[in-house]
Amino acid sequence: MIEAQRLAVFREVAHRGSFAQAAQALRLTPSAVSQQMAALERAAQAGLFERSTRGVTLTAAGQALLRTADTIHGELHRAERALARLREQGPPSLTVATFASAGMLLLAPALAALNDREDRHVDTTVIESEPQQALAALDDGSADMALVYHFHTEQPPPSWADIAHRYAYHPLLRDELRLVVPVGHALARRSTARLDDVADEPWIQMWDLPGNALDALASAHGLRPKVACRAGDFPFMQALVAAGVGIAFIPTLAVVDRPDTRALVLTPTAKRYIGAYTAPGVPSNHASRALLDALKARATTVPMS
Amino acid sequence: MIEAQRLAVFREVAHRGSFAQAAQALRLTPSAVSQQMAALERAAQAGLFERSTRGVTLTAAGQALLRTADTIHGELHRAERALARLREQGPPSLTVATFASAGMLLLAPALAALNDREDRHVDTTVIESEPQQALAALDDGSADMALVYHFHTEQPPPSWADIAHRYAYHPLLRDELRLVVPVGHALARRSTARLDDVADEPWIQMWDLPGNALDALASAHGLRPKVACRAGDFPFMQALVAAGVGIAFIPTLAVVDRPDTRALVLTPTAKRYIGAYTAPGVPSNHASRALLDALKARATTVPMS
DNA sequence: CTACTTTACGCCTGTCGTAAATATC
DNA sequence: GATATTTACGACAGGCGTAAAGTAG
Repeated sequence: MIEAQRLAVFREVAHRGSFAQAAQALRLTPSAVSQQMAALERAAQAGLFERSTRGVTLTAAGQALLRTADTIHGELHRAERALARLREQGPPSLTVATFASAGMLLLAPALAALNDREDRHVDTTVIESEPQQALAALDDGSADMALVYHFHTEQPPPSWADIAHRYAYHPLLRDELRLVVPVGHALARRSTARLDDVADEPWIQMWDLPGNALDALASAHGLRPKVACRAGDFPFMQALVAAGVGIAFIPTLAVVDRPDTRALVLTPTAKRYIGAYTAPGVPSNHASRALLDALKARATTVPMS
Repeated sequence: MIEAQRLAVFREVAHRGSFAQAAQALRLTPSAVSQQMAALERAAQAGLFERSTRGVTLTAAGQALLRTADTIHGELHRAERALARLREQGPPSLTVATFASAGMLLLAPALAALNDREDRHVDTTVIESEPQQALAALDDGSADMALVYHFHTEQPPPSWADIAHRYAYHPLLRDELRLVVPVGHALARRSTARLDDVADEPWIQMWDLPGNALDALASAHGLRPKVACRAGDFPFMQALVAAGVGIAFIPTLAVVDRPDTRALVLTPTAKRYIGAYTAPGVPSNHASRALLDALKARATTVPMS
């Protein structure tokens, strides 16, 4: 009964929060959007919006339908990209969104192993992005696979539930957080440290850490750390540490070997979990399965220095 | 560019293998279907069919698009069901497809534990079905979760790749195959047995065992067993064993305690893996996550007699 | 008054069916 | 010749825009 065509309009309305803005984005008149949504509500036999003169908000039924609309939008987008690539007569092709350290340590070697065998060659486009953006790319249909990390538990954090539950998750690897300090630091000659040891020092944190893991970790210990600054990637954070701006917590796999910093084991250990989300989409049959196998194989042999 | 509406027609064509039959199923004329598919091929900028006078077959591009069409169809169907249930103002509701023994030993206790707490009450519809049909129900949008089993490896068998790769998989439990013989059997007083011991006896097998696990197991040992008959569920198989029709291999959790049969441990052991597939759909946010947690909790305490 | 949604109505695009043509087994 | 797909063409439904009305801040 529900026509998929209308869901594209519905999705635009839901994301913009107003019929008028959605109409403008879709190059339609507000009238057309209103009629479409009225028809959709009839088909769904449920009210989808709370109307007001300052736009609309979704009802519970509307929020439920939005997830469906998002999924369908992503699938269509992915299908179009897949058809475009297939038209070029090239080898099977994938787009993978990954954060930097997994790209270097997992994805690149996995691709190398995969492409050694001519029959399993996979033409891969890589988008470097942090987990939040990687999942958004997956959701939007711009990527077929997303390599992500998260803290605390093997299962992805609740804040991802809406998006993450729509895709298959494959655990790959886990590493630990290290406390990185400059060589001149009081702790630099020790090999382990506790959170309390640096409670009063300025911390260098990451933008958009999934679930604000470090904040949660700190408050669980009753700490209110001073945040010296926030950076976008781990190597930059480590450079800031070397410059004496503050201390930082960096996952083992992202720590680079620099003479001007030391990486200390944290007790109790805080683990980081790395995994892959795969989209249900078009190229999954061969290429994404092959790549996933290669990633798993690589994950078992990655050096945990 | 690709209009989702046409994919419903495309899907019907792909499954029926002919424009004419699809037209009949959709209550359209072959002409309309032909025009729709011509428009779809223009939008996709790719040939989707190999035409012949005995129907059509899909090209590579067509097969790719079919997966997208199936996913979208399932999502729409699931959304409609979810909206219908939400309209009744009832508690969150799920439909779960399960095979019989998991229904009794896992699902029922998990639901009982879940519904004890009033705030986590979940209204559940159960469809009893073997793994193949359970996945089909998931794919079709008729179910939100599927409890399935498979053999050999923790990962689902390759024959499920097309369907299973589109959903998140959650391992739950594993048990072992037992060799079930009648009390009068030569082996009845032993506690363990090997495949070779029953190489020459008639076997009672299951319809649609995932991946024909037993056939693979037998041929790996160089055996060509005689299949006495095939049954649809394990209790019936065991009854046939008691009646002297043949011997059977039945998973521990499905073996019932009867005085006229004996269950022998198999060496080397053949394991059965039980897990759940969850759909990305509408009600996943709360209900399916809660049920999954309850299933996992139950799986750790299930008796492995 | 402003910004948004809704309704009424006419136009127009797009889709369907009928009918005839074409092609293959 | 039977069955299936394709094309041409006319009819109809549905969606869009214009315009005007209604409404809340």
